[in-house]
Amino acid sequence: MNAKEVLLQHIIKIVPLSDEQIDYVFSHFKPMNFKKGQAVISEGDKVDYEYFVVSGCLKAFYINDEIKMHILQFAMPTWWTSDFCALYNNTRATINVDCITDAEVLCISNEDREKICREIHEVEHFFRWRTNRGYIASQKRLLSLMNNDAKTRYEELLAMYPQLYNLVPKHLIAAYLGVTRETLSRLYSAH
Amino acid sequence: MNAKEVLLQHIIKIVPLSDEQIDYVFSHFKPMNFKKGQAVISEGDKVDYEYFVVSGCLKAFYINDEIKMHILQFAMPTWWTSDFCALYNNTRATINVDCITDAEVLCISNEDREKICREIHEVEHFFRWRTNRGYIASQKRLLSLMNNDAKTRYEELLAMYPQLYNLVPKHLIAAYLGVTRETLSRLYSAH
DNA sequence: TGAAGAATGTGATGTACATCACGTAACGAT
DNA sequence: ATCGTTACGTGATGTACATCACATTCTTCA
Repeated sequence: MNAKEVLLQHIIKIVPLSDEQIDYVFSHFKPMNFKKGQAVISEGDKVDYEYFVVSGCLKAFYINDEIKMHILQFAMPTWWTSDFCALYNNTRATINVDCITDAEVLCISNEDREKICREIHEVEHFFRWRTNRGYIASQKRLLSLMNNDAKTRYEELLAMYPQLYNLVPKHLIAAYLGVTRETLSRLYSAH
Repeated sequence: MNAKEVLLQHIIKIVPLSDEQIDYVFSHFKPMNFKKGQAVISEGDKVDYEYFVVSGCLKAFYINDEIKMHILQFAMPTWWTSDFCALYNNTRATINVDCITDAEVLCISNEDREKICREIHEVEHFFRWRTNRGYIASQKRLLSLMNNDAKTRYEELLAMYPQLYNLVPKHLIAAYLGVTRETLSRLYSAH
């Protein structure tokens, strides 16, 4: 399945679009390829785009005191990522995005997203649906972080995304869970 | 300012609406009044509505093991609250919502929201904007929870919402920050 | 292919916070 | 006014996790 098919399958599952609309929407996306380890957004950058993952795996993360990293999101195929705060408020990036594996993405600028949302009601509906899902997922993660200990969160994560176990180095999983790599290592060696 | 004015000022700051549209949109909201302590949504309920706060203060919270409470959100005037997960997925509530003070709200059903979003493109845009803001706030809180200790989070919260200090009992602030009331008490007596 | 860096494991120790226990003060209903 | 309930403070102790230190294995690439 090529990039166009992946994106549009994802969209038309939510909203019906005519063939011309499909082509028109797709014409606002720009395909990009990144190598493993390559940066997509770096702290301090101007943020103009959001990214739809076609293949590969990205991470959105925050660096505290130039030392500690916390991962906001792993972005797998059909997920969207960016520094949404900087993108929507037109401020500089405080979040970094880079590639855990080689990745193929489709990017769309803030202006173009707003343009096609304005022009096609169904597209606006799609983006509302998408943000809504992200919001609900984020609230769930907040609760999990407050309610559960690290071991429970680790098991939750692997139950939800089993692919991560082999795809992503353990210290990144630790940075997502909000513990150190040492603690994570002890968690599963304890069982 | 009456309930209608509060709601519509809030909306037209984001999207322009004609006078007829304003009346039409408002006709889908139902005014409700709650007393301090009264429940709006209880765990296990069917969730049909979301709530726009006109005056007063609500909280959305989760109860763990029938013992520990964690607060997802304080809902102040012009904020929206509900169990969005249950509302959008049409499942039973896992989250509770109740009133910290007497409160005046406007509620709208899931069907009516989707209906006016379908009928009026600007309204769909408004709800996308609103959810987007919630999503960004939620991501910020996630990062703060992972990066900062309880004292820093306490200061952040009071800097952002100084009204909370006098309005909300301290044990609820603790439940929002994700610490026990004892720890919170020690945090500010230490300074 | 071999050397450097990245990822991982594991012990010793430190610390932020939870838990338990008990006290006092403020509030709300009869 | 008073009695029960809720809010709040504070000490003693326990615990999950961080930090530091060092060893081992796995990757990458010149």
